Amino acid sequence: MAKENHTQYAILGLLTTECRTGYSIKQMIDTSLNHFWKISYGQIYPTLKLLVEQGYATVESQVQEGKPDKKEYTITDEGKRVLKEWIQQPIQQLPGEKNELLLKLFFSRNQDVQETLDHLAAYREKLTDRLNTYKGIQEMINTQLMDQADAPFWLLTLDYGIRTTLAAIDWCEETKKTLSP
Amino acid sequence: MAKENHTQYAILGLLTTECRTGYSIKQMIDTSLNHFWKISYGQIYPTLKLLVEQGYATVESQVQEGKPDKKEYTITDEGKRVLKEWIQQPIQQLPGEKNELLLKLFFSRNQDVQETLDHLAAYREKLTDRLNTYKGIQEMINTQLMDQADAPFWLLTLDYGIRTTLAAIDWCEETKKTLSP
DNA sequence: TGTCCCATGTAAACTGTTACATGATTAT
DNA sequence: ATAATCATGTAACAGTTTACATGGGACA
Repeated sequence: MAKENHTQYAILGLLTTECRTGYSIKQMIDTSLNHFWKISYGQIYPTLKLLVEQGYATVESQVQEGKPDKKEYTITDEGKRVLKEWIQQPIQQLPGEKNELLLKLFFSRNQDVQETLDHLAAYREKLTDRLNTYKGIQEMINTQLMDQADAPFWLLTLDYGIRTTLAAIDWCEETKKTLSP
Repeated sequence: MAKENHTQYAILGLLTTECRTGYSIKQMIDTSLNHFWKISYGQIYPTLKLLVEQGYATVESQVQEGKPDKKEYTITDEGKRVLKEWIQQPIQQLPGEKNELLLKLFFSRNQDVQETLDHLAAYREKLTDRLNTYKGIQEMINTQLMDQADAPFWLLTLDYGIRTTLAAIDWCEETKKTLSP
């Protein structure tokens, strides 16, 4: 497995949690990993297949009554080894975020101030929504999932999201003041 | 031009600044847009070609003595119109950053605490470097480029970078305390 | 009746990077 | 010498999203 393809490791990592099917992996990504890693079904299913081919996971088909068939994946010892190896690799680079608002703001000389302020207000609102989502997940982990061995680490990644989102909201307010006539 | 392809608009937008060649656009991106938008030559040159084909820019080849030929691009009125139209479009979604550190941290139950702390320290250092770069650019704009009409907006985007980076550095310190034995 | 949840998967399209190719000038 | 800066461009590859295809059960 290529050292650089983090998405494969992300899926392998999720197999160490309680996720065992493509569907539940997707759900976990959409809730808990959403603010720092997104993966679509188009990647998940082929990657699971690949992990099995490489011997990093095994599959078992479960025929369910009244529900569609389910494929349960289990990480192998070899899979655990390569996952750990990858986690230990130093981080190559800081995230290169693509931010549409900043891109537009960069060119906002070509636009009326009011329109820029509108963008800013809408962005602020989205950030607030996101913040509330994070706080909701935080609450949920604290009250329902603290027995999960991974929970403390999940809370740390959430805290990152909360802190940087708060900083972005502050920036929105300051920028509004700066631009207001 | 497709409404969604922001990279094309980024290049079109840069033609409204003093950038007129593929090379100088790349330089601008690597310095001033670096923290929220990255574009490689592999995109820049074909995109410039496309912009001309679509009538959003014009080219003029400049034969330079003692230097390689240069192609100077100029945005057209039609180009200005579509750029403005794009800037006014509401922002669809918040940035979906991919963060390798958070991904690894999420799975760090599978690793010794000391190794996680090492990752954290390295990350903190990278963030500090980035912060210093931002402050350097801020200083440079303030002292040398305040006559540029775009400068106030550039400073706002930089401020975003500085604030969120500071928040991330704070998080590193708090997380270190939390994880330390 | 319709929509959401469960559940899996593929193909085409799109986006973006990397490596390569060329070549002159200027500074160390 | 040799490295850096100026300057343009393409081809192959890698990564990712989107739309499509299928189909049962639960719930309103």
